[in-house]
Amino acid sequence: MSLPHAILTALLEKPSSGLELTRRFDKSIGYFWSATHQQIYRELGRLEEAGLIRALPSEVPVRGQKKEYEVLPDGSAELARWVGERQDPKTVRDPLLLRIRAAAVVGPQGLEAELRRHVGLHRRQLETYEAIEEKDFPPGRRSDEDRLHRLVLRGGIALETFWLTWLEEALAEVGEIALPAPGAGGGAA
Amino acid sequence: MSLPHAILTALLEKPSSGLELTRRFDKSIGYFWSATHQQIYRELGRLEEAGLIRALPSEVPVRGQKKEYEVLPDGSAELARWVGERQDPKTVRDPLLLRIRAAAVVGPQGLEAELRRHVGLHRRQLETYEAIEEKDFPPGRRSDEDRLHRLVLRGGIALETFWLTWLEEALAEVGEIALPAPGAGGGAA
DNA sequence: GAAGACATGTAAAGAGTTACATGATTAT
DNA sequence: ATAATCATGTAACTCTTTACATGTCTTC
Repeated sequence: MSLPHAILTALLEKPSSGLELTRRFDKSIGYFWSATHQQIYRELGRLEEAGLIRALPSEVPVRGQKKEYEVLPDGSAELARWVGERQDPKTVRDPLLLRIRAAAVVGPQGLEAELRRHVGLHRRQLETYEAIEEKDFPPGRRSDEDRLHRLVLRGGIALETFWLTWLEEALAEVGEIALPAPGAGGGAA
Repeated sequence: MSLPHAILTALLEKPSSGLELTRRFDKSIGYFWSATHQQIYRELGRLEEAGLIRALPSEVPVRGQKKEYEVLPDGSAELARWVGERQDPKTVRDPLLLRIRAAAVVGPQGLEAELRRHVGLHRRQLETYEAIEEKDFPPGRRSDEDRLHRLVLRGGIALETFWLTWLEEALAEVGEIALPAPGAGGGAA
């Protein structure tokens, strides 16, 4: 139940139309909560229905016409409530870790290349984050808002760093397993 | 599309009934791919339908009777294919990071307590992993299978460590923000 | 006026969660 | 025999993903 709150946050930061939100979810907000335009439009409808946001009146609200939304007081209140809500971390579901475990029973064919590919992806993401940190958060006095935004970004940086470190270890292990004489290290198939 | 492969892996490690699988998904396998018994039973049905697994004949297969499954050659082949498949990491969706961002616009009320609670949860999980590492992977020669299992476990350990480190940083930031004179540091509501 | 970009949607299928239903076995 | 537990399953709902549909605006 986080998508509505992601949208409320984005709209409080800046009132936007559905497509503008979609674009923002492709960057900053999307770095820790991704969403497609279909999800966003549906959720905007629900939030409006629930009285948490409203469409700015001005334009004629017909299909194909831009429709901007802003957050109503009830929306802010709901978001504030949610910030302090008790909510356990999601159970882990990581396909890559699962694939390692699968490789332990059917052999690691193809796994090494895939690990290397992931290294590249995480490296690129880390570079993106680091560029943002340098650009948006130069050293010096920071507002509370800046500090929290930076905190989130540093979470992303630490997460990517974790992956890169672990992937290096994984490549070392898988590399050694792939080495032994052909026919010895293979799987059950 | 990882649940079927998680089940294939578990069944290759040891043929099991639905409930036995459920129990195993509550521990080892569940540490990186969780699933409920409803998901498992549904998926067992699909996998059997697809000819990737089969129920061991012996028992009468009526409701309330234990039914054990084993993996067929097609199932092993599918799993081996999947191990090397090209598959991008899932886009990040983390409610806690999102809540920090929300706190930047509506204020951090209640957030500090929630962060502390998460510290406790991650600390406990880390202890669980470390106990497993000590018990199942003592120093010394290890089989390929053991090495891969340990690699997965070390991923879990590093992930929990990341969270604990980041949460500490987060508590420091949120603590400093909560300090200023009442009425000054609050949100928009 | 045709093409391409902008903007908002609908439909359907896959995946996960929560609540409930039912039969079999075991212990008291 | 009754209750508790084991074991398998159904149903309904929510969230996410993918593909498609439709209308408007701008530009050449």
